[in-house]
Amino acid sequence: MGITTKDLAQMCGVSRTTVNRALSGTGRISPDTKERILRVAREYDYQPDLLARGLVKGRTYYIGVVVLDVKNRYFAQMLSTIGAEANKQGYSINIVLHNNDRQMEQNQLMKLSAYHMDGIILSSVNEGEEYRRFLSTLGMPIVSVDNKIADGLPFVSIDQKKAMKEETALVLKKGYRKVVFVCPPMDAGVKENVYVHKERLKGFQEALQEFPEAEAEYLLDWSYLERAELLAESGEKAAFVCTSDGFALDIMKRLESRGKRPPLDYGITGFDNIDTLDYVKPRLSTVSNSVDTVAATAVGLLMNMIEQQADEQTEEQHEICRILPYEIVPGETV
Amino acid sequence: MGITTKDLAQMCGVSRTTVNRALSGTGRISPDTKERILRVAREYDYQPDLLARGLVKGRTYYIGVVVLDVKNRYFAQMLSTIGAEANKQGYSINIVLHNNDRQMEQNQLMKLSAYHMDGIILSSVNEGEEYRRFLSTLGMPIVSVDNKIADGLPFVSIDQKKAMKEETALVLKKGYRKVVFVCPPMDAGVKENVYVHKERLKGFQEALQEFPEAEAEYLLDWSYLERAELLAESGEKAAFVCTSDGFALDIMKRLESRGKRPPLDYGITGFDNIDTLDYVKPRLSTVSNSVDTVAATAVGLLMNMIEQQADEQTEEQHEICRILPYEIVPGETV
DNA sequence: ATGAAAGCGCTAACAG
DNA sequence: CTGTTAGCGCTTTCAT
Repeated sequence: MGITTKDLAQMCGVSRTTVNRALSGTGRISPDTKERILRVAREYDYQPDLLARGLVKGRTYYIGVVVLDVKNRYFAQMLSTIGAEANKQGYSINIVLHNNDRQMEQNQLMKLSAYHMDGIILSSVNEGEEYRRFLSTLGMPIVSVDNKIADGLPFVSIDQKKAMKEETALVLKKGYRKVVFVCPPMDAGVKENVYVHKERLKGFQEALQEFPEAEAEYLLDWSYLERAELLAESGEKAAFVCTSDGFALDIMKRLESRGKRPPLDYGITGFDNIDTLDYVKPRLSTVSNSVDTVAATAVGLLMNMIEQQADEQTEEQHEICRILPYEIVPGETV
Repeated sequence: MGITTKDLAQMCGVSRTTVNRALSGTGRISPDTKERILRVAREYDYQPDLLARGLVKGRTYYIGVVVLDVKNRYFAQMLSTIGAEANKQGYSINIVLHNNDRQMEQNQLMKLSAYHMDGIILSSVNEGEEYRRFLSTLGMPIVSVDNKIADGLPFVSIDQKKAMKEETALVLKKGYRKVVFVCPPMDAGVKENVYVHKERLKGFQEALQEFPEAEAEYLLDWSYLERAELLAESGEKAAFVCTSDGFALDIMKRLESRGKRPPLDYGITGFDNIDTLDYVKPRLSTVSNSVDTVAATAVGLLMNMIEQQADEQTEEQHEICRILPYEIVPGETV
């Protein structure tokens, strides 16, 4: 659309190389011509064509971010931080949503690769060795978050298992005899990567082992609301341990309509500590996923990988797996 | 990273042109060679370089979306719909956040332009004729949403003024003598585009004129929480008419801690109908911004503009301004 | 039916 | 200090 270096060269009566030197500030060039070129460039509002530059330099200073969905509070928060961190380092981000569609995720990644993104931050629905190979064919640095894809792939997350274990133990210590693990996404375990959920399940079960007198129940599909209602009305006071704040909120809402409120009639805990909780009474007991830290760490890690790949000199792989601390967030629902 | 058409040409013992014909399916080519080339391409997993293609074709099949912030429920919803609609039409979206920073918005737009986005959907913090000229220098179709920038620029939104007028009238009909207009962003009116807020203010005032006995008050800066508290404790029962659900929720939370609840102690209404409201009691009375419709309409409009620009034949500008219907969402807080 | 050649706009190696 | 040349990977006339 705009003016090109060729035009500038013509206008200033110099070669394109000289124009380039003036604009980039590299190489020897006389102050006069430089000054003159820059003035003309400014006057005609020259803007470099980033596609062309990307093509020749092999770098776009863009990082692609592939996540489930932007309506999800958790991802929204993450994207916000990733964007801010990336900007600080002179990168822009290209956000892409896969909506839990495995094929869509692959397509989007291929497209990002074809657009020469310098790196990728990925919360994947895919997993396994084969997928890892696919990712490596893309030829760009990739950091995965939350959902582990395969060993050896850079990965950032909190310690999901430990977090859930601690949270569950907290519930059990309160004296609940019956604990219900709520995790509808597990339903799709065959079709999707449910690594985080499986980890949380493990944590739940580990905690349970230390309380042999407790009885566990599992709601692992999307009928969880109906089943939670039945459980709540069965008389026995139960605690719902949910793998996401959203599920907890939905259960609370449902049971509220039946006149039941925590912690009197039942106990309930969430996961993630999304900011919606600020407005809901009673305050949901949950655990913070430290999303900002995860996001910032992922960006930092990715930047290292990008720089390293650019330098190409050092072959040493830094630590590629970062497990970050979580935080128990006490509430009033248990 | 991967294989190029040059490589393919060499492998198949043909020219790059022929390879191109096979891959693009255009032009005459013998079925045999075509078949052969495609097989090799698949075998080596050829992926076209989209930067290069974009450079030569002048089209990237990307649209840029520039909004305030992805943490905002309203924008999250909008982005989700825009992404889905764009995908349907074979486009990807590139989401960029400006965080209410006018300069940032300009920079991001220039960058998007330099990357040859085919079009832009923009919720701007800038406004005025000068900015419109800036936008036109970018040389790509732009549709603005929510915040009107200047006359003549394609624009999609609900009728903010009418919506607020109707909502306010509803409140006044309930018998409130004192109504408080809450709109902290107005504070930045000099620095930011607050078109939507101004429209809503107008609607509020128009409604007020029909109820001469009512008294109005205005909270137009970020001290609104403290001042709302003072008002609530002044004895007189007031109704807070907020320009965003978030402000309403924050006021409710604040006053709740003072033992005051709507609609008994005060009235309150929001705007946007964000999904957080599903979890908050009592149900906030609000008005739906029809975000999905706005988003879909904006994408449709932009697509038309892109096609039109590509064809270049037709000079007729279609209707460029679309004002969509809103919806009053009754609640329990007024 | 196929190929040669030019060009998108930018950068970089090598001369002078 | 400046210019020439070649090339990134793809598309697109224009010949053959």
